[in-house]
Amino acid sequence: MPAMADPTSNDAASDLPVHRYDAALAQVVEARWQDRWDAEGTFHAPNPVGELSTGFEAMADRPKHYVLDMFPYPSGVGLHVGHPLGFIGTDVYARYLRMTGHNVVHTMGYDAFGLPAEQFALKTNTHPRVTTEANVANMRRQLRRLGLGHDPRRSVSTTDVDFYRWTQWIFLQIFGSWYDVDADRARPIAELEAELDAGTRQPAAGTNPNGTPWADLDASGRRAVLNGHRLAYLAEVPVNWCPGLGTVLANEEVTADGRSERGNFPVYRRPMKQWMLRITAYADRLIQDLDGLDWSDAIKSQQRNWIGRSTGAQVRFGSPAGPIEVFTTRPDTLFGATYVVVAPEHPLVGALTADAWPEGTPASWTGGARTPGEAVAAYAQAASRRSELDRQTEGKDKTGVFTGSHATNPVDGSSVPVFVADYVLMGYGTGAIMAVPAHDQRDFEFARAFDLPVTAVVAPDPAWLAEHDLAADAPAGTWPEAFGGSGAATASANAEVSLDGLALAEAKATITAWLEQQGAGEGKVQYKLRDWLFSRQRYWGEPFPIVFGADGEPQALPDDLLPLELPPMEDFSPKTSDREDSEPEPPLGRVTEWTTATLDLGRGDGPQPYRREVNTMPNWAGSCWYELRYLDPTNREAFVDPANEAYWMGPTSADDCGGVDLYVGGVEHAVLHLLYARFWHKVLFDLGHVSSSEPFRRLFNQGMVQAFAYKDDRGFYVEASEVVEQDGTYRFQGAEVTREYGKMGKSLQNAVTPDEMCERYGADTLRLYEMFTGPLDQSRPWDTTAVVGMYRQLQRIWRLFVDEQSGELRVGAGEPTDDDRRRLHRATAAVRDGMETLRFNTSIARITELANHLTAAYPDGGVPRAVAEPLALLLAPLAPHVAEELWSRLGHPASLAYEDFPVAEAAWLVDDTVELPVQVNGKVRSRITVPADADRDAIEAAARADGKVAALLDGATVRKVVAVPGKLVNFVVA
RNA sequence: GCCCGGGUGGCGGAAUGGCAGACGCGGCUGACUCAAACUCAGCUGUCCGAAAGGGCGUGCGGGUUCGAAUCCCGCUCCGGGCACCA
Repeated sequence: MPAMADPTSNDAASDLPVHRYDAALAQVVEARWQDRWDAEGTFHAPNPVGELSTGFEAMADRPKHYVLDMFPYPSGVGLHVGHPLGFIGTDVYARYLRMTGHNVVHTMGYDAFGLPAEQFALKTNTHPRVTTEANVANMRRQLRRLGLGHDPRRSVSTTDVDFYRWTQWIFLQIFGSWYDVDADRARPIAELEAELDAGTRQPAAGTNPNGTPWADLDASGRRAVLNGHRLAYLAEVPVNWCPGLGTVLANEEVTADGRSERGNFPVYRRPMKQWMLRITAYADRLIQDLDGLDWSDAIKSQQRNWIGRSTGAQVRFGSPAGPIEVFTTRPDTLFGATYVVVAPEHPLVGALTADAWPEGTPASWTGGARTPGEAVAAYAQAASRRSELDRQTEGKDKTGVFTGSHATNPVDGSSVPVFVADYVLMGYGTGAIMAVPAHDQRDFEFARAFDLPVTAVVAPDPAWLAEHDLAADAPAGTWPEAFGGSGAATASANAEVSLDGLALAEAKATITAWLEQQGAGEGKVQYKLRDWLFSRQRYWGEPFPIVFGADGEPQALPDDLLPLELPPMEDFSPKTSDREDSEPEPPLGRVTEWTTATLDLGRGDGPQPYRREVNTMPNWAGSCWYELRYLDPTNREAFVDPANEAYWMGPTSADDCGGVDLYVGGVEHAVLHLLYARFWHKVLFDLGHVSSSEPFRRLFNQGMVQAFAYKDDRGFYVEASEVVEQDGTYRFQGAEVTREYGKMGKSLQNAVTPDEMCERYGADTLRLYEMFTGPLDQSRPWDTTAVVGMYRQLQRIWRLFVDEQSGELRVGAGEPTDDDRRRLHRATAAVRDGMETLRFNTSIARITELANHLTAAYPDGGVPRAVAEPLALLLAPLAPHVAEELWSRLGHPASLAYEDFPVAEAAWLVDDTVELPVQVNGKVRSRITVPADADRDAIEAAARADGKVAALLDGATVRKVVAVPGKLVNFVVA
C-alpha cells in the first residue's frame, strides 16, 4: 500500500489532542447515537390508524411528507459508495422536514426476489432464502452505519411471506377484473358476469371463440369468455425466449440489439403460452396522467415514446387470400400506395403465396426461386434466422420477395403487388403495410431496390424542392428521397371523394370518413406498448395463486388459501441452454408433490383435483406496490388500511393525483419499474383500494457516482486504490497504467465501500462529502483524496464547541456581535434554500463559511451560545451524529431530530451599507460603499464622486446612467 | 437519423439578466515541530507588469440589452434514450 493519511493510526503516535474529532472518536459518537435512535424509536412515524398509530395525536396537526427511495436489490457483494448517494440525500431532506414541523415517513426495504438473487444462490450453492436474508442483513448493517433515519418497523422484503401474500392478492385483483372501455376504468369481473347474465352486455370481440350465446354456454365455456376479458390472462403470443437464462423476458428487459438486459444472452422471438397483464388498456391514461406529475421531461418523454401512441387508420386491401388489414398514420397518402408488404411471420403469407410467378415478373422480385412458394419459404426461413442483432448490424438494406399475388387498393381499385419483407414487423400494428414510396423513406428505399413505381400524392414545399435542387414538376421517381413533410394533397381523387388541395389534417379526416362509409377501414389508435409478459420460468419469485381445473382454464385461489408459499427445493436451478429451440422448464414443475393438489375453492363443488401454475412472477411484481406496504407493514386484514393510504398518499386537491411526495432513484428505471408500478397503482385505484391515482407524485433522479479505473499494458484492470499519480502519469506498482472513467464496481476494480470510509473518516464525513460533490441530480466522480476536506471541516466545527485537550465545552455565554448575527442569518437562509432545492452542496458551503468565520473571530474559544446552537442545528440534517453529540454537550438531554430548524430573520439579511460595483460601459471600474437603502440619485451621486470614476468620466459624454439601488451603477459614455 | 440533457480554473462545483470562479480538493508559501505527520494561516483563472495597475476570459459564431455564463438564433463537441414502430 502506498503511504496514505490514516487518521485512525495517529492515536498510536499519541501526541495528538485526546479530544480531537478523529475517525475513532467519530465512530464512537456515531455508534452511540445510532443505538439511541433505535432505542428511542426516534424515527418512528405514527400512522392515523392501526398498529403503528401510537403517538399520532401529537403529530396530527403537522403536515405529512412521504419520502421514498427506490429500494435496492440486496446484492451479495454489498454496497459501494455510489449506492447510498440517493439514500443520504433523502435522509438529509427527511431530517430537514422533521425539523421544520412535518410528520415524515421514510424507510427502506429490499427487492429481494429475482434472477440475480437466484444466480447468486446458485453460484454459492446455497438456498436463495438463506443468501437473500444474509445479504439483506449485511445491507441493513451497512445502511445503519450511515445514520439513515429510517423507521425500522416499516422495512419489508419482497421475499417475506407476509409481503408476497399481498403481492399474490393484488395479482388476484388484476386477474379478477376487466377493463370497461366505456367507463374507462377497470371493474370487478363479477360485474361483467352480472351484465352478461342480464344481457345488458355482450362478450367483447375475440373473447368468445365459438360465438355461442352467453346464455347457452356451460360453466367452462363461460369461464373461457370471462378469462378472455381479464386484465391478467394466458395467451399464446410471440415472446422473448432467452435460453441462456432459461426463461422468457418482458420487452422492457430486452435490449435494442436483441439480447437480455441481464447476462447479455441472445433472445429469440417465438410463440409460447404465457401470463400477460393488460397494460395496454391503460396506455392512454398512462400518457395523459404524466401531465399531472412532477417528473423530469426526460423521463416523461421516455415513457411517452415507449407507449408510442400514434393515430391513423386501419385499411383493408382486398386480395386472393381475403382482406389484408394494414395500419397507416398517413391515410391521406392512400392514392400513392404502389405495393403492399406483409411481415414474414404474417398469418396470410401462406394463402397469399401464388402457385407460379405471374407473366412478366421481374427476376429481381423472385429471389432466384422457380416458384413463389420456394421464394417465400426461403425468405421466411432466412428472416427467422436473422436475429434482431443481425437486422441491426446488416444495416437497413431492404430485402424481400414477391408473393405472386396482388391486392386491391380500396380508394381506386388499382391492383398492387404484395411482397414479403422483414422491414415490416409482425409485432407492430397489423404486421402489414401499404407502401407509399413517395412519402415514406423506408418504402422509398424498397421501391428503389425493386424498381417499383413512386407516385407523389402530396405536393412538396418549395424549401424542400430547393434543397434538393428539384423543379416543382419533377416526377417523384427522380426524387433523391421521400418527401415526408406536410403539404397539399394532389392526384388523390376517385369518383366519390377528392383530397386534392386539402391540407394534411383535413385530408386524413376526409379519407378516413370515406373509408368508414365504404366499410373499407376505420380510424385507429395504435400503440408501441404491448401487454406485459408476466411469467418467468424461475424458482425465486412469487408463485402465481392460480390453479387449473379439469377444463384447463385458470382459476383463482380463494383468499383463505393465501399465501401460496414457495415449496422447498434442493435443486432450484433453471434449465438453461444455448439452443434456440429448447423448451422452457420451470423449476417448480419438478416439485411433483406440489404441482397438483386437491382443493376446495369454495364454489360449492367440494374438493377437486387441480394442477398448479408452475411459473413465477417477474421480480418487478414486488416493486409495483411496495410503497403502499411501507405505510401499513403489519396489517393482516389488508395490504394497506385505506385511512393510512389516504393520509400519506391521498390527493391534496381536486386536481391532484396523490402519491409519494418525493421519490428518489436512478434514471435507469424510466420505462420498467416506473411504468409497471403506475399500471398496478391505477388498477388498485379503479377498484377503489387506494385514493391516489398515481403512486409517485414527484420523482427525482439522482446522479451516478463514477470513478476512475486503470488498465495495465495487457489491458487488465488494476486495483484503483493502489494507483498513484506521478508527474501527470498514473502508476501501479511502478508500472505506468492508463486511466479510464466509468461506473464504480467490481469489474473495473474501482469500488470503494462505505465501510472503508466510515472507518477512515466516520459516516458524517462520508455523508458530507457525498452531498458536497454537486447537486443531487448530477453524476459526479468519486475522489477519495478529496474526502479529507469534509473531515477537516467537521474537526473545525468540533473545535468551536469542544476543547481538544481537555474535552471541556468552549462555547461562551457572551452576546454575538452584529457581524456574527448577520452571517448566521445569511447562512441560515442559504442552508434552507439548499435543503428545499436538494442542492445540499450549497448548504454545506454556507455552513463552512460560517464555521470559518467563527474560527477566525474566536481563536481562543468562547463562540457565543446564541450562534453555536443554531450552527449545530443547521448541521444536523447533513451530519446528524456529530450534531446530536454537540447538541447534547450543550446541555440538551433530548435528540435534536424534532428541534425547530433555525429561521433566518429578515432584519439580519440586509446590511446597513452595501458595496456596489460602478461600471463604465459595462466594465467594473470601481466600487462604492453606500447606505443599503440609498436611492437611485444617491448612488449615482456617490458613483460620480468616486475618484476613479470621476477620472474616467472627465471629458466624456455620459449618454445614459443605469443606477439600480442595491445592485450597481453603470455609466454609458460616448 | 429522431428525442432529451450538458459544455465555467488543474479537478468537483458556485453564480439563472447586475462584482464570474463562492465552498472544497489539488498546488505553492509560511507557522507549529529536532523532524515529519496532523492542525492552523496566506496565496492560487490566464496574459503583460518589479509593483500599482491593465488586457483577455464561462465550447464556437452571431443577436437582444446600458449590461449575458444566464435570454434568442446558428454551429460544434460530450453524455443519455429511442431507432425499419408504417
